[in-house]
Amino acid sequence: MNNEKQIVDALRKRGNKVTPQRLVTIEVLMTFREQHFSVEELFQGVKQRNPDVGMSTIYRTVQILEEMGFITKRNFDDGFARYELCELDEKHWHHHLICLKCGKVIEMQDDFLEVLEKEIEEKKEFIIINHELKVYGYCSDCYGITKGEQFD
Amino acid sequence: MNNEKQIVDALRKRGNKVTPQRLVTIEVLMTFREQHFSVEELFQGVKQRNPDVGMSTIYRTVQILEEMGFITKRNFDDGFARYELCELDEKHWHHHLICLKCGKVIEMQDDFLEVLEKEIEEKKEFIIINHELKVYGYCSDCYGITKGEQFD
DNA sequence: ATATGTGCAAAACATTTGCATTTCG
DNA sequence: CGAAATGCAAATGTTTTGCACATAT
Repeated sequence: MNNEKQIVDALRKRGNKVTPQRLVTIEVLMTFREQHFSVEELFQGVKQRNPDVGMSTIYRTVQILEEMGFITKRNFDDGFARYELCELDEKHWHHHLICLKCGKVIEMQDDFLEVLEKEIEEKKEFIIINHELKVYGYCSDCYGITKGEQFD
Repeated sequence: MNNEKQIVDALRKRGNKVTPQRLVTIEVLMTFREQHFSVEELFQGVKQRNPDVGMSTIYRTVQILEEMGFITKRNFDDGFARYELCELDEKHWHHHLICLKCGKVIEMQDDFLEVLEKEIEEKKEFIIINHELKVYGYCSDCYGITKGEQFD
């Protein structure tokens, strides 16, 4: 997991400026550790600490941070883009179990896909940089509730 | 793979009406067999055969067809929702290799994930209905082009 | 000094909705 | 007939952009 200083240094190295607005944005970002946050949510957090920051500044900063690889865009079909902090030191990513009933997103660490990756690289002549697995179904809470029902 | 008649019958059974607009929409849909189409693209195809159909009608029909399970929404981060025809008779879905350079989407059939699914159902107490795997990297064309370069 | 970033309001964009009218069953 | 569907235009909601001004390096 990256810390604030790493991001700030990387910004400077890239020729980007480190403004107060960006500092606060990064600060708030760090408090989102395990969460999937939307730009709106980030904006609200930033506004609490500095009410004069504009929405578009947040959008622009998020775009840069994504280009730099510090955050990754995710899509959970809830109307807006969500992001999460990347863990650059880990080779493999976690995956998501998404409940079709309540929408809960459960994270899951896994390295099973390494075998599959090798196969793909050989068979398909494709160089793999990253992968993303979403598993849709029913979480234990919702399974309990719907026990006995038909799932469609 | 479903045919037009199956869809039409299912619509009637559900209490939906089979209008000329919907018939054309389904017709065009069938020509999209292997493609990932956007609502806009579907709309253009429909308009060619019946210029008086409105965009919102297409949106509404797509929504119904998705609820019915004939098409599935996909997100390739290109600005709009994409859909593809479901193959209801196949238990497992195909996955997507997405080229980070040219954006090409390569399909891949696979059943490796069955082992992983079992593990998830046990460990996480999660009932799996479906899963979706996206693999990001560089396709053979783009790998050729960028050979020797740094991938960032 | 100058490239870069900012805030604001306006634009762009896909998607949804309200409503009067039409059509399928 | 009556429920459902249609087309249009307007509304929605997120994200982007143009621009004049401000600021980091």
